Amino acid sequence: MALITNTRAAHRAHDHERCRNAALAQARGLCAGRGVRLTPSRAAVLGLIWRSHHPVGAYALIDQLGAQLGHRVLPPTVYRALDFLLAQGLIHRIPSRNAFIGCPFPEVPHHNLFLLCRSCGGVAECSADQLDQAIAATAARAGFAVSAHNLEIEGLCRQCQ
Amino acid sequence: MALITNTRAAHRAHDHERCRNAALAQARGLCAGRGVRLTPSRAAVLGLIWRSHHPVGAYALIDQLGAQLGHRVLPPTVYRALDFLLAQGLIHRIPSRNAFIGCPFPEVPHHNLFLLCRSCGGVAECSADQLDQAIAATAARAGFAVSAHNLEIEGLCRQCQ
DNA sequence: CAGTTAGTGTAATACCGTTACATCTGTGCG
DNA sequence: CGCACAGATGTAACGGTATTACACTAACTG
Repeated sequence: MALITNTRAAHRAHDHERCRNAALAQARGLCAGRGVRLTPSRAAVLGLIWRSHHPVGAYALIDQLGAQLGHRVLPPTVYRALDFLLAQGLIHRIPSRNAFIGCPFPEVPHHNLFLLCRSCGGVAECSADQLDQAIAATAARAGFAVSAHNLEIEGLCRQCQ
Repeated sequence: MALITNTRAAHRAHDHERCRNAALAQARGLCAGRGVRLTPSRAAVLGLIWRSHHPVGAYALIDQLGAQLGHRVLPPTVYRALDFLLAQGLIHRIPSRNAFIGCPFPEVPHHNLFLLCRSCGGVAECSADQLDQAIAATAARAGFAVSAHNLEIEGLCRQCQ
């Protein structure tokens, strides 16, 4: 693989219901295959995260889940679902935003590389061999053994330029 | 420039007072040159951040500054100093840690690239042309105009391997 | 020396995330 | 069937991070 990205979907008008349904279906299959349970709460949180390609804060999810369920939801409910989804690679956390976003390719193990548009707020994810190699090479020159990395690129997407 | 890094200082035993004094002297010169004021509060916060090569949380700075001044310090005091130091490029914020660290080469405009050792907690900063180019190239392929980026690499430094 | 701007002090509040403990649900097994 | 167990959820309380708003002071400018 050279470059995988969902940048077209993330930053352009598109039939997002298809994105969302595809992501949920993929999550169900992936959890079934792994023998882990995508419970109703977890699926609900994943569905809320996939309402857009914008990162969502935990407390926004708390409010939205509460509205959806018709009763008050407390932080651990959502944080537990988030922990599960993170562990399964179904979502990512974006540290600079304290927010979460759906992973468009959860089947493939990968490092994190995000393109954050400062105009429309959309976030696309990429995976690029070339870049992973450059990171590994730079770290190696400093004698550093890499276990994970997170790269956030901020700027303007094609549509917002 | 190919690769600039303070990884040796950050991850090894060294005479850190020299690091610290050099950083403070450089900051004074830089502010004087730019016609901005490195006030006592700002210098105090910078000095506290440069006590080590470990990232420091804002509330730790609040406590330390309070102890140093002998009276209670409230969050905005420290956050304002941090904002100034960030704007001048004298420190960086490490999003994944909600913490701040001194910049070893504030004179040179650069993107952010950190090597975070998960054993000793030390953080080194790097600047690598090769990597910046790889990032620019990857973003360009997605039609994305980069204005800034932040890369956090987690793993083990040479000493902790 | 008056007007203006930059910097600081303080209180209150909002936002993000965790701990601790009780309860429930489903599953496997004697 | 009924028990034991592990996983999942409900709830209250709390801790860490960051911002807003407003009053006040110090330092430049004319």
